[in-house]
Amino acid sequence: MADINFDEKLGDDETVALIELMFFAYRDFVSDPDTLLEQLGFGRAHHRVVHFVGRDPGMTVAQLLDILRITKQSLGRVLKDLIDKGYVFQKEGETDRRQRLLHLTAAGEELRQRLMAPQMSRIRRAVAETSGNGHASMRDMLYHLVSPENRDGVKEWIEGAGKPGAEPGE
Amino acid sequence: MADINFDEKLGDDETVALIELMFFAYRDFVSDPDTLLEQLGFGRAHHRVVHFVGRDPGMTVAQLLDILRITKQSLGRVLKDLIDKGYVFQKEGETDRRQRLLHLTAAGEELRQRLMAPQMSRIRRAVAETSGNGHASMRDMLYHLVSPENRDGVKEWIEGAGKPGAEPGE
DNA sequence: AAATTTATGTCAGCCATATTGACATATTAT
DNA sequence: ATAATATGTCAATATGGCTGACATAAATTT
Repeated sequence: MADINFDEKLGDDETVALIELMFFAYRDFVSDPDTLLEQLGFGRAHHRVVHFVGRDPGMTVAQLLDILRITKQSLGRVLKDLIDKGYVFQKEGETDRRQRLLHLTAAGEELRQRLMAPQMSRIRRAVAETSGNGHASMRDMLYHLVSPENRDGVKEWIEGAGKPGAEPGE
Repeated sequence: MADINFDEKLGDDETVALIELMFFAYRDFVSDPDTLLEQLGFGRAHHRVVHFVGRDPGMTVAQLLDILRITKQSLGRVLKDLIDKGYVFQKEGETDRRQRLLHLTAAGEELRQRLMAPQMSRIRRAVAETSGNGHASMRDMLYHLVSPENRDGVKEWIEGAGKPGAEPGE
């Protein structure tokens, strides 16, 4: 057989379509938790903190900053809100007492689940509605959209959150 | 054969992994054009306007608002910047003279291409690095992540930008 | 022990981008 | 004529980024 479609470059139109689908999909994807957040007086930044802290309890502030790629001043405000309202608490590191290890309270974990639920439904629905090996290639593709220098960190995080040393990015 | 994996729900861990990959992939995906935008004193909002206007020249302000899902006040500022700096111009509608149909200048089209180039490379690289029918299932999956009520609009846009009547959303 | 680096927090100010509400204008449709 | 539509604009406000500077406590290095 001839090498049709082997190593062939994706056409311009198809590539542009994927760029735009990333925009539309993400636009709707992040819209899910917004109603709930608004009721609580929180924004998307709060959501991210609650999510990632809940996924890897005991993470350090520095690890969270590396995931979110924001400055500590920006994080500081959001973190303060969440601590004041009783969703997050900090615990002095055992081996390194400079660290303020981050944890969710029970209310924080509940909030995390409530925020995550509609996104999980959306993902499951998309996988169910996509013919073929939707799940596996989705995972592969998204992973390869991550910048090469960040992939090791992302992989570790995805596979190993909850274990020590997990943090995406270099 | 037994119905293994048929209609089986995606596991929690895999679903959460996909949620997080959406975050990481999008984080890096949108980081591409930022350097260039910064040099020009523009932000991501300017990027979106340049992109969508370039894809469907002659679109109305209302159509653009529907795509971006922002208020006209927010759009107004960004649009004014782009018009003042010579990247976008408006043309009175022929059939409806209330409309200010949006177009890119030559400089605007060049900027659009420069902003798009790194994202196209990233998509192509991801497709090439993903085994299997990466492109098709990526497209399917992203499409199905879009909210059902927005899919018709998105589909029309993706397939028909440049033709009249294309606008994603309800 | 002293000096340096690290982890974190905080103050002050700035910028981009979103919001709502109100109002104005020109044009089209009823 | 009146009403509805497409667009623009003014003012005020909020979120969530940013930089720079400085402070503290703890760990590490010299």
